[in-house]
Amino acid sequence: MIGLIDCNNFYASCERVFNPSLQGKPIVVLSNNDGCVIARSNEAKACGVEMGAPFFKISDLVRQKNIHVFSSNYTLYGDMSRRVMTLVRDSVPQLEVYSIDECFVVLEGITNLKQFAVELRAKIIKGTGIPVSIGLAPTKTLAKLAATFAKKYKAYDGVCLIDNPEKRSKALQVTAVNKIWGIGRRTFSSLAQHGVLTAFDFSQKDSSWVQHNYTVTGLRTWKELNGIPCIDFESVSAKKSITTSRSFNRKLTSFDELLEIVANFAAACSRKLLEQKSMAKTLLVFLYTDTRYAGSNAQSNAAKVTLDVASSHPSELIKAARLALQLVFNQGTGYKKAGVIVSDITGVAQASLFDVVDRERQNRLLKVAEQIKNKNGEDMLKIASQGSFELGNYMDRKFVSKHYTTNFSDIISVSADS
DNA sequence: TCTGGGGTCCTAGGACCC
DNA sequence: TCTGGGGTCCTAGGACCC
Repeated sequence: MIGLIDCNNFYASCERVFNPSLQGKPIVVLSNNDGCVIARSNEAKACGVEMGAPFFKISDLVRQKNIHVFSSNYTLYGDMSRRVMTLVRDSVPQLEVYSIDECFVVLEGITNLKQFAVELRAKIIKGTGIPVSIGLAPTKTLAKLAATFAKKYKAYDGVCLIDNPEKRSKALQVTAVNKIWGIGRRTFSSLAQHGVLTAFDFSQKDSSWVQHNYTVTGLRTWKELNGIPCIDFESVSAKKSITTSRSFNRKLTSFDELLEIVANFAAACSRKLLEQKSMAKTLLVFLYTDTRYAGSNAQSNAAKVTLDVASSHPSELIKAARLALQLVFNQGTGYKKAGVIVSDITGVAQASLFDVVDRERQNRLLKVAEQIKNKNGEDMLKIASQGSFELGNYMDRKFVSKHYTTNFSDIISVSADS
């Protein structure tokens, strides 16, 4: 059997852990730049706050209903996530971290699954303060579905099992097909035209019809819904591409300013590469003039640079980023968003005949630089082109909470009379 | 005037996810 | 005025080859 452990309203719950007076109150967490809503407590959902709603559009509602607003604090959420995952890892033989607030687990040889899950759930709440929902089923897709039931219906007490064909049919019959993991908007509207409305309808279709119309991806979901596991369990897998990007609170027109930003994004990519012990051969810099319809309508521009030798070294990635920026940057254009993407990632670098970099020396330098950190574990040594960059200068984060778990000066204090 | 058949590799973009 | 950031996988179609 497979289990899915899903943290309830994760970001909102993280804020609540360190501010218990928010218990039972509506909370929303905003995206970077305080742009739109990316997490809501149940109370905020009940107030009618939609997921993804632009903040300025709900400001009246926030005032009327006295909703507590937070800017996102990824340092805090990332650390809380790590704590939850560690607790789960200690209890199960195999775990796959699927996202910041979810993980899949393999449960073999456990006699009372329900009991096991109930205890795990209690352990997570006790250890972190984060409430979770647990779904148990023979496939990942069904486990996801089970977890939504566990979350939605109080009677389940946070744990739902789909462990026989009768429960499976019942669950699929009461679920709209677009609520299924892997069925998005496009596939849903196409399915609806064929009269397929519930997950059950979909599961009863002929497999060849599914494959013909919705390719191997659709077929995989179909099999999973019918209890045939076909989405592999991945332990820790190295990322195949790594992105660092941000939207700004204003339009930037200066090349030098963008260079400093892009250099810092490249340095962040370097850090992420080093963390997973890999190197990238391709680096791409993109600039958007607008973020509202990012991708399609935005007037976007990107340039790709291929390194002679795959690298994770900040100075080389920054050099490549500068080159790429020179290619995309347009004098007189105002940019609202920028990003660096590294890809073509490998574990080992293929040496080049024409390599002119002294890699031995470079690695020694990197090792020394890694050791020089401040008390919060941030790097103190930087490459000159990173300047005195502060992301905060380009972003709005009016409602940000403290770094309770990762910064000594933010540690919560408890007094006897409170 | 007439212009094959079969294959590989790469990339951009779509669709989906949290 | 103000709409996030970071991923994965798949497919179609172009470039190229013999």
